[in-house]
Amino acid sequence: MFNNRSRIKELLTSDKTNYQTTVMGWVRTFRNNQFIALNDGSTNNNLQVVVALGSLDETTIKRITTGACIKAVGEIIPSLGKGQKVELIANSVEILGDSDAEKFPLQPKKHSLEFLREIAHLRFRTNTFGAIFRVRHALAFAIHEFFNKKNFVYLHTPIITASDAEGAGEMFKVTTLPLDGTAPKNDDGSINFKDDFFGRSTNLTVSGQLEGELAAMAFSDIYTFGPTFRAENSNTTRHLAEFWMIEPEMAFSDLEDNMNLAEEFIKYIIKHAMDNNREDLEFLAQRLEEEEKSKPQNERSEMGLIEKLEFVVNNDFERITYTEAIDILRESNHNKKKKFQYLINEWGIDLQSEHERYLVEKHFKKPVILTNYPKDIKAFYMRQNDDGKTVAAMDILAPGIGEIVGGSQREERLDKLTQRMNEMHIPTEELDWYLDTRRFGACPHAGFGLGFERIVLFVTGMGNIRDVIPFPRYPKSASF
RNA sequence: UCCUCCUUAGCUCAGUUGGUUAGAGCAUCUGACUGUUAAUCAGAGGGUCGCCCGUUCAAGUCGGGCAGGGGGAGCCA
Repeated sequence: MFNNRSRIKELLTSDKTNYQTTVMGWVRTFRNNQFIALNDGSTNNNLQVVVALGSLDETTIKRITTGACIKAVGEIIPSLGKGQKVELIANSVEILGDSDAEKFPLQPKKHSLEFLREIAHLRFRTNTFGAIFRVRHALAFAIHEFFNKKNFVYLHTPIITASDAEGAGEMFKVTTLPLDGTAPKNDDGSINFKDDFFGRSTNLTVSGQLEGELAAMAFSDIYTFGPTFRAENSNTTRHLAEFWMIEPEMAFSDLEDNMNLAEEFIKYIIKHAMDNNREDLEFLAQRLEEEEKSKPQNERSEMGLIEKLEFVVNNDFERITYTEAIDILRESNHNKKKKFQYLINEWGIDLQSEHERYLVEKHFKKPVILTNYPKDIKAFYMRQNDDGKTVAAMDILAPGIGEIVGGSQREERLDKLTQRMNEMHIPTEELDWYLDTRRFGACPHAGFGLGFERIVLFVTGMGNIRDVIPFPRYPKSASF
């Protein structure tokens, strides 16, 4: 057997000393021809491997460079130096993989996030990205744990979809037809997909919600957690062309049940990360604090990262209706002094991100759930309220990020749903399968979508969504 | 897609009103030192100043175009 190594995290957290062990990992720094800071990704903390002077031949010493992969066998002892509790006195060091110091781009110094994004295949080996992706893992695990405990069924909705009528965004086409202009055409010049792989036009999914609703009409409670694709030309710090989305769908639920679940869910996964990835979060908190120092005073956040997360876990989200939000915004000094770029004067307009930020960061200073939006600015499947003007929608807005959840109680009444689809020019024939849920045993139900990377952004305190997914895809960029 | 800022060594950045041979710190290499914590000390190498066109006796510096990147907006999760 090759691998009988100890994990560095276990060595560093145990009080045991004076025993032989084997470690493997990547060299972060090599100081004084004696001290190797070794990292194996199990924690951000390095194990100090001590090489006694003269104990290794000159060629091996030269090959211990930043980025090299090594195996060290030796004894764990209480450290003779300051800065770490234990260290490993190496009896032998074996180079598993060389790393040319002149070419390896990571140096024992600070790099900009922009530079690291260009070498995303190597950035896992930095403290910041090590912490981010361990936290990302913890959040993903907690999501499954949360829903499993609540007896939700994890449903895999299709990634290739035939429906393009959901209106959630621009879609990527999926085809095996030739792209050189020789693809078969209809009389009107459009592509004829009859001879395409699926015999019809297909796309990458923009949402698993409609399929999720089908399953909720059998299992009561389901959730999806998978990749989602939007071909929007969005160049922002909070949009990706490929991202992961969590979409629970619950039968026998109304808007309030929906809000309760979403709030409990967000608190649960944040708490899981705080309980299990404390060190990583503390590292990220420190990183954020240093980054904030370079900002002007008025742009700095009032709370540190850990404080902010604790605050979210321990306090109720503010719940207000769209109408109440409009009143607050209209009466705000900010609006009266015309500090908004888009001034609030009438009911019915869509809120701009400056308005959302004002509500969340200035007025309430906590996550806000906005409900009952005007029906004209929301999707066709949202349940119409009795006032005839609004729908049972809810958005959760998080400080620093904006919309993190979008959800609604679904319109379960067939006549109301088809009427709304007609008004919005959504072809009912194409979604006939969806309408069957309303024909056969319909019930009040609700659900929401949560952008996974947005919650990872929030929990890690990072500023750009491209830094919380391993290999980001966005306009003009699909490297690796 | 729109607005705005940026692009100089491997990285992070200086570079004055256009003017000789474009600098620093870190990294790398060579040597010294050896219980170091992003080790330290001495020395060396390293540049198509993003690309193209223009203005000028002269362009890293001024103007135009293109490309790439950052921030903001829209679309949204």
